[in-house]
Amino acid sequence: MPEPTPGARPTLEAVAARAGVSRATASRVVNGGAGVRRPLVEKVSRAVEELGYVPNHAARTLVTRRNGAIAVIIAEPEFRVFSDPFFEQQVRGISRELTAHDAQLVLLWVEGSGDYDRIARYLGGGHVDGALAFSLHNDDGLPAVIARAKVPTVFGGRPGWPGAGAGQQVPYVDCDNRGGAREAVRHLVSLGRTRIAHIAGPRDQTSALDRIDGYRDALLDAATGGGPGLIAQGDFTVDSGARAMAELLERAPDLDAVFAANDLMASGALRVLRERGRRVPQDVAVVGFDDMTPLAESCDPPLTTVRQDIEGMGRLMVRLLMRVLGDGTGTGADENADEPGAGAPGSVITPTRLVRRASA
Amino acid sequence: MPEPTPGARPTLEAVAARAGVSRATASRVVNGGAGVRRPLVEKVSRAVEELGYVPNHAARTLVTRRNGAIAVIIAEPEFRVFSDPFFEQQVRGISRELTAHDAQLVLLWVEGSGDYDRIARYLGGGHVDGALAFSLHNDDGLPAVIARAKVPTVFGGRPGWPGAGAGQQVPYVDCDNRGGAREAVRHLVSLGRTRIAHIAGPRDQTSALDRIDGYRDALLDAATGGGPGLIAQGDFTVDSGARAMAELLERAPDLDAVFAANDLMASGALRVLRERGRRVPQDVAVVGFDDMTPLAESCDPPLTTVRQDIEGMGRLMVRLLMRVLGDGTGTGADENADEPGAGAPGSVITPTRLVRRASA
DNA sequence: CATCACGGTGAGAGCGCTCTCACCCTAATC
DNA sequence: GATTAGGGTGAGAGCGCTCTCACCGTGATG
Repeated sequence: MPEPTPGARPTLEAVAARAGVSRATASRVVNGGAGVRRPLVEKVSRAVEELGYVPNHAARTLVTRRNGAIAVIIAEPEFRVFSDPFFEQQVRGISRELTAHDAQLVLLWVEGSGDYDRIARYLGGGHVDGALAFSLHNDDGLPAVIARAKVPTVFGGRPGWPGAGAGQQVPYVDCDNRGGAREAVRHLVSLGRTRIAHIAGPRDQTSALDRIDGYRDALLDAATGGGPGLIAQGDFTVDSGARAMAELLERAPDLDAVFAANDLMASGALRVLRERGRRVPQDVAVVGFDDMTPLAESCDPPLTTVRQDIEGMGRLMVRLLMRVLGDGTGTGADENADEPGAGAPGSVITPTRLVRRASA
Repeated sequence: MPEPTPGARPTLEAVAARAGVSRATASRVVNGGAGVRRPLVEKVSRAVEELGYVPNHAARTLVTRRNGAIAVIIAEPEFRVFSDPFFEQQVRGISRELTAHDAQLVLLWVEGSGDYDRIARYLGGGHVDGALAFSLHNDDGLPAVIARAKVPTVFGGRPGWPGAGAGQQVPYVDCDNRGGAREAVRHLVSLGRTRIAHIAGPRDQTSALDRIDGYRDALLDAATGGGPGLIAQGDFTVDSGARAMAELLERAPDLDAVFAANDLMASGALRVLRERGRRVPQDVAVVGFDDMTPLAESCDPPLTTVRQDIEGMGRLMVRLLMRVLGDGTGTGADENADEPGAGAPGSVITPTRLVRRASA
C-alpha cells in the first residue's frame, strides 16, 4: 500500500524530484508522455503511482483556461421537470456523453427569475467551458441571460424567442417535430381517415408549434378538404388532453382520428374517448408523440406514437457543444450533423420514427 | 453600456490600475472590502463595474484551496432514481441550500461499478470541497470508494455497511425511521388492532431495517401477544407490496392491520385488500411511510402515513457538510443537531410525524 | 517633542501547473 | 574531423489571485 506523503497532496515538483527529472518532463508524462523517452516515462509513471499524485485542477485550469466542466441549466417553470421522464432521459444522455469526454456536469437549477443574476454571474465567471440549456418557454428571460454571459451554449429544443434564428445563430438539438407530426398524420390519412383533429401543445413552445405545422402539412398534402384543420389547445398534460378531446368531440362529433402533440395528452384523450363510448381505433384512431415507453405501451389500447431518441438528443447536445469548444474528440462513426460541410457548428435535427401500436 | 475590454477578461490588475490602487487593495474590496477606507472602496467598485470584472475562479481556488463546489453522487442501481420523487425532493433541497451557501452542485452520476474509478479520481482530484451521497444499498462498493477519496462527505440515510458506525464516524442525515415506525404501529394499537402485520422494505437498506425495529418496539410495548410479529418481505415497489399483502393474508387471514414500510407498498397492499373484499379501515387498517403526497392522498382510501421532510433533509445534508468544512455560515434559527455540545459534527435525525387520513 | 500604537496600504512571494525556448546530445552529412 | 539537423530535456516565465509582511501616516501617549 503506497501511502502518499503525509498531509498535503504531492505536487508535480515532488513527482519530478522523485523521478529525477524536471517538472516539465513530469508534466509531459502526466499529459500523455508525447516526446519523452521510454525509460523516463516509466520512471515518472512510477513516481506518480508511488506518491499517489493527482494533478491540481485549479492550477491546470489557470494556465490552460479550460476547466473541463459544463453547466446544465435546468429551469423549473412548472413543478415537474425532474420527475419528467423526458428530462431524466435527456440528462442521462448528457451525463453519459460528458463522462465520455471527461467533463463534469455542473447542475444549475433555476427556480425563478430571481436566480437569473446568480446564473449570469456564474456563467460569466468562467467556471464552466460551456453550457447546455433547454428552450422551454419563449417568453422566458433566461435565454437572454445565457446569451449575455457569452458562454458557448447548446440548446435542447429549437429556441423560439425573438431574434433567435435571425441575428445570433444558436446551436440546438431537436427532433424533427414537423416531420414527425407529418408522418403521424399521413399515417392516419393512409388509414382512410378524413376528419383528423389535432390536440396541440402550448403555443409558446416551438416543439408544439412545429407539430402543428406538420399536422397542417399532411392535411394539405392529402387535400382532405383542406381548411385550417381541427385544432384544440392543450398544455402537454394528461388533463388538458382530456379536456381538449371533449371539446373536439363537441365541435366535430364526426371526427375519426386525433393526433395529439404528446403521449400524455393522447392518454387523456383516450380516456375521454373511452368514456364517451368511442372505440379506438375503430371509431377514432389516435396517435401521440414522444413514445414515452412505459406510458404509451400501457395505454388502452397501446398508443401508436412518434418516437424520438431523447437520450440520444442529450448526447448530441454534448457532442455539438464539444465541437463548438473545438474539442477534437472525433467520435467519428455517426454523422448526424445537419450541416455536413460548414465549419460553423450548426444545429442538429434528429429523425423521428412512427411506432405502430394498436391505437391507430 | 460600459463595454468591457475587447477580447480577454479584465484581471484584478486592470481593476487596480483603473482605480489607482494596488492589486492587494482591489482584492480586498472584491472580497468584501474589510479594512479599506470608503473612498477607495468606491473607486474600486466603480472600476469593477466599468470593466465588468469577474474574479478568475481557478486562480482563486489555486491559492485558497477552496473551490466552492460540492459533488452530489447519485448512484443508479435501479433505473428509477431521478424520476423517484424522493430523490427529486432531496436534490431540490440540496440545490436550494447550496445556492444559499454560494456553492455549486456538481452532479456525479454513477451507473455502475465501472464508474468507481472515475469517481474516485474526481473526488480525489480536489475538484470539490465535499460530497453528498446517498446510502442506498449496503453491499454497494461505492461508500468505500468515497471513504478512500478522503473528501468530507455527508450521507443521506444512515449508512449500514460494515464498520460504518464503528470505526470511522460517517455523518449522515436521516429521518427517525424507527421512531416513525413505532408511532405508526402505536397508532394502530391505539385503534384497538391486535393482529398487526408489517410489510418490510429491502433488508440491505437501513431505513427498512430501522422501520422493522420500530414495528417490533411498538409490538413489545403493547405486549400484544408479543412474538416476532408478522412480517412479509417487500422491496419498496407497488407490486412487491401487493405480493406481500397477499402472502400475509394467506399466513394470517385474521390480521386486522398492516404497517407498510413505504407508501408505494402500502398502495399495493390497498389494492390487494380491495380485491379480496377486505374493507379499509374497518376490516384492516393500513399505515404507510414517507407521505409521498400526491400518491398517499390519491389512494383509496387516502393513506394514513408517516411524513418525513425530504427536502428539509436535503438542506440539512448541506448544512452538515458546510459545518464539517468549517464554514461559518451560522444560519442559527433552527437547531436540529443531534449532538448539542460535541464539536465534531455528528449526524442529524429529523423527526417524523404521523399524518392521519382515512386508511387507519 | 520623541515615542508608540494602530489602521490602511502596497510590494512581493507564491499557489501548481503548462508551455515556450534555449540547450545538449546523438547521428547524419560534407 | 567539422558541421548540421533534430529530437529530448530542463530552465524559467507566467496564468490571476490571495496573503503575509513591511511600511507609512495619523493620533494618542510619555
